[in-house]
Amino acid sequence: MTELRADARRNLERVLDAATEAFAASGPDASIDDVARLAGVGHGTVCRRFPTKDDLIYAVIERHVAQMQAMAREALESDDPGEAFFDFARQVAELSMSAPGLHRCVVHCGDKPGAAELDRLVATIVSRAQHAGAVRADVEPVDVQLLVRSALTSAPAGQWRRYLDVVLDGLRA
Amino acid sequence: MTELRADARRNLERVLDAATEAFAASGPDASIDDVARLAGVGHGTVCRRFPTKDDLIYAVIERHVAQMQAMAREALESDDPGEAFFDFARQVAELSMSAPGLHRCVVHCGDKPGAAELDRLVATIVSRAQHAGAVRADVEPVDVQLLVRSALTSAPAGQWRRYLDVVLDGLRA
DNA sequence: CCTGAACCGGACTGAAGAGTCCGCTTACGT
DNA sequence: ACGTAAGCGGACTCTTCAGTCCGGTTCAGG
Repeated sequence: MTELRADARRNLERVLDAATEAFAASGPDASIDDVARLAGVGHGTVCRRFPTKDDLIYAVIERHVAQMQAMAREALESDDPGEAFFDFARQVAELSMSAPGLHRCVVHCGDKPGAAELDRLVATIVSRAQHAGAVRADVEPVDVQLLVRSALTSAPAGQWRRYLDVVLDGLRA
Repeated sequence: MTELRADARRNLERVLDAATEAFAASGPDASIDDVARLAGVGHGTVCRRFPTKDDLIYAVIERHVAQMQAMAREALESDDPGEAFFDFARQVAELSMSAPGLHRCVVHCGDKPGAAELDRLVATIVSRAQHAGAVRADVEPVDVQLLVRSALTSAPAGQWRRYLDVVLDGLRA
């Protein structure tokens, strides 16, 4: 069962590519039929491989989330917690906004497996920065995530860097 | 035609009340059937009076928008543009968040008649505050609106004041 | 090759929601 | 009090989309 037939694997990849394209373009609102059409396969083929639409979305953003985790781990190794936090925030933003549709998918999958781990890492980064006096103490780590995320989500195309600057400045101690 | 029959007027009011309740509870996603059920009238009655769901939503938030316009006009009369802006932001936030569902409706109706006028007023308030050196100059008035709005929208229940503080601090010059 | 298991596509189901229509009811002017 | 126009409600249509199912097809091992 772990081994897929050659044609199945081919289709699976086409579906994943198509899903990435579709979700990047339309966010989590892209329909399964859109994905199937883009992939050139039947709607049923998509649903068989990914019993739920969220499964498909999660498969698409898995790589994104993994990259963010890597960034977070790197940030935790810095010896300047303040700088590490702000750099990390900008890195993650850059990654997220390289595909805003996918960013919306990440938001949509708030509490999937990898996301929880990522949340834990981010919380540590924020706590360290707060402890070092670089980030104001009257916010929780989760607030930082939500604030940054909301700035990115609400910014008009191409303007997100300025929005991020405002929020990050507001977060400084 | 301008005069409604007594029962029609009664129903119209019940529909508006019900719609306010429903949209306040569920944001713009509340269905027309929800509203009709709450009002104790048929689905058709709602649709006849408000040919489009957006018409209904707009009727519900009209009062809200008017109140915000009043606040904006008051802010424009202050002789301290900086303080006027920050006070105005907090007032509007307080009003918006007294019914978060309605706030989401306001966002949903981005470009309805009254909203444009409100945007104009807000833009003036922000410009004045920037000119007075109270608000950073590297943002546009519309950015301020979006940033504040996004902070309010993304905050978990009851936490929005802290989120607003962060964004407003980030907006200071 | 040839066969059966894996796989495919698309027809189908079911839910949900917006907006329409028409036969019945009710208000209200005369 | 009565006739009629305004109004009512809910059944109906139309659309969209997620998820299921099965008859036909294709792969891959023997």
